[in-house]
Formats: sequence, C-alpha cells, structure tokens
Amino acid sequence: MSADLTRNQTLVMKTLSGAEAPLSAYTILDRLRDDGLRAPLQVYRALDKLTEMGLVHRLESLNAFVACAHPNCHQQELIAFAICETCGKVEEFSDEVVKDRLDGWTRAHSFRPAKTTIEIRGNCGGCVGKA
Amino acid sequence: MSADLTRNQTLVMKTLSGAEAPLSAYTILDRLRDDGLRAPLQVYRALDKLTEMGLVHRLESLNAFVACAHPNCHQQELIAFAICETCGKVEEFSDEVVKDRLDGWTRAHSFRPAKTTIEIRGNCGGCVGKA
DNA sequence: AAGGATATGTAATGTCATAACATTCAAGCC
DNA sequence: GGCTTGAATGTTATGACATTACATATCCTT
Repeated sequence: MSADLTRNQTLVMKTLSGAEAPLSAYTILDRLRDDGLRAPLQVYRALDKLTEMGLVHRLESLNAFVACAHPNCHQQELIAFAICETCGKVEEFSDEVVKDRLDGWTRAHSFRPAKTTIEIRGNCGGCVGKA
Repeated sequence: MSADLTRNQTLVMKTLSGAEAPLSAYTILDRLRDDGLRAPLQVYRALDKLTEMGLVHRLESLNAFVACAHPNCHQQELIAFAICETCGKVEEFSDEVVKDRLDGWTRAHSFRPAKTTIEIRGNCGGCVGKA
C-alpha cells in the first residue's frame, strides 16, 4: 500500500487526475498557485514521489505527466502509451508479447533494463481526418 | 537517395557520427564553434533535416541525438534503442514482432501512428556491476 | 536577370528541470 | 517535556533544452 500522500503530492495528484490530457510541471504549478504552490521544485518533488509510487507516469516525448490509468494496481509491467497529437488524450496499455520480445533482446545482449519507454504519437480514432 | 547535405548538416552529421554516445544539441553546438556555428537554431535546423532523412535519431528520454546505426538503408521500420546509463552507449535494433503487436493495437483502436518511440534505459553488458 | 524556394545568421525569448540552502514538520526515544 | 533524526517544504538562483521572429544569403529554374 502506498503511504498516505503529503499535502503537495495530493494537490498534484488531484490536478493530474482531473486533467483530460498530460500536463507539464509548469502547467500543474500554474493551476496550484491558489493553493500556495510557488516554485517548480514543489511540483517536481511531488511528481518524483508519485512516479515512484506508480500513480503518475512521465511521457518522455512530451515532457509531461499523466495520472496512471490503473491507479489501484501499481503494477510494474511494461506500459505503452498512445498519444493523440490533436486532442492530447493518452491511452495506456500493456502487451505481454512486446514485453517478452524486449526482455528477450535485453537478455540476449546482457543488457539490464531499468526503465522502458514506449510512446506512440499520432491521431486517435476520433481525431483522424480532423488533423 | 538523400540529396547532398548542406554545410551545416554536414558539420552536424560528422559530429554525431564521430561521437561514442548521444549528444545534445548544445553539445554539438559547442563542438562546432570553431567551424563558425554560433546559435542553437543552426544546429536544430540541421538536426531536423537529418532526422527527416533518417540519418539521425532523437532520443526522447535523453533530449539528445545519435547518428543512425544503419545510415545506408534509411528504412522506416520501427526502431528501438537500448541506452546504457553508465557508459552512454546506445544500441539500435528493430523487432518485427514488436512492430506487429503495436500495429495490431493501433489498428484495433483506430489510432493512426505517426512516430513511435521505444527506449530501454539501463546498463549494458559491459557496465552491469560497475554501476 | 528575376523570382521563388531553401538555407543561413542573429537576437531574444520561451519552456523544462535542478542545485543549493534554509526552515518546518512529524515520529521515536531518553 | 525536550531531544534527535529524517522527510517534506519553501525560496532563490541557475542550468539545460528548444523555438519565434526577422533579416540575409544562396541556389535553382525560367
């Protein structure tokens, strides 16, 4: 079980949970000015902890953050993201076969993986054609 | 066939080709001061073109760039990167099964992919144990 | 030679992230 | 209670990555 969240962690988590799309740290900060947050570090520190706990994911290709779509099972499987460049929405999924293939490669090359990023950018069903 | 490279593109390409590990745009810029480059944009513009041509890849999780390991066949398959966080070296590979699985997901969800990023960060065989 | 597309040069600015240091808060122990 | 210790917080400054806007030059085509 995750320990209870601190005040700043709670604020950041709520902001991300209520967002339709990924948010940058600075956007989160802007939305929390009224709650007393003033400096980027306050947000980055909270994001670090939340990411460690598996409640938040960082999207590397966007330099932004999303709430985990499966917040209850903070599993440590491989997660892939499909990111719509039009509406900004992100779908989160995992695939055992992909995981097995990548594991196979790393084993064969004596590579010890620490963190794997899979991000597909494009247009979601609703946005294809619009863009 | 790729058109011939321009002066700045050539400079940037040579810098990346001669590097052991990915370089940031600003590192490239620093290495090219003596060749007359002065502003980040000169590097970013060259990188954009080189990336379009498939000669250079951007590593999203590093905000850095590498020369393509297969510069002759500028294929457009799915490419994955294994990035050693100790020595910095990057291995580039592709896997048809992974590609098929991700394609399957996108088709099933009517998602039209534009660019896919797969980056495995960890430690390479030579560095495991050292870190 | 003229026009258009591409490449270049330069300054300024915007965006993302962390270092360094001081202070506060909560939990355990004497 | 008073003390220690570790985590979280607050604040300033700075570092690292990337783009906007505008001016100039180069090359190719007609």
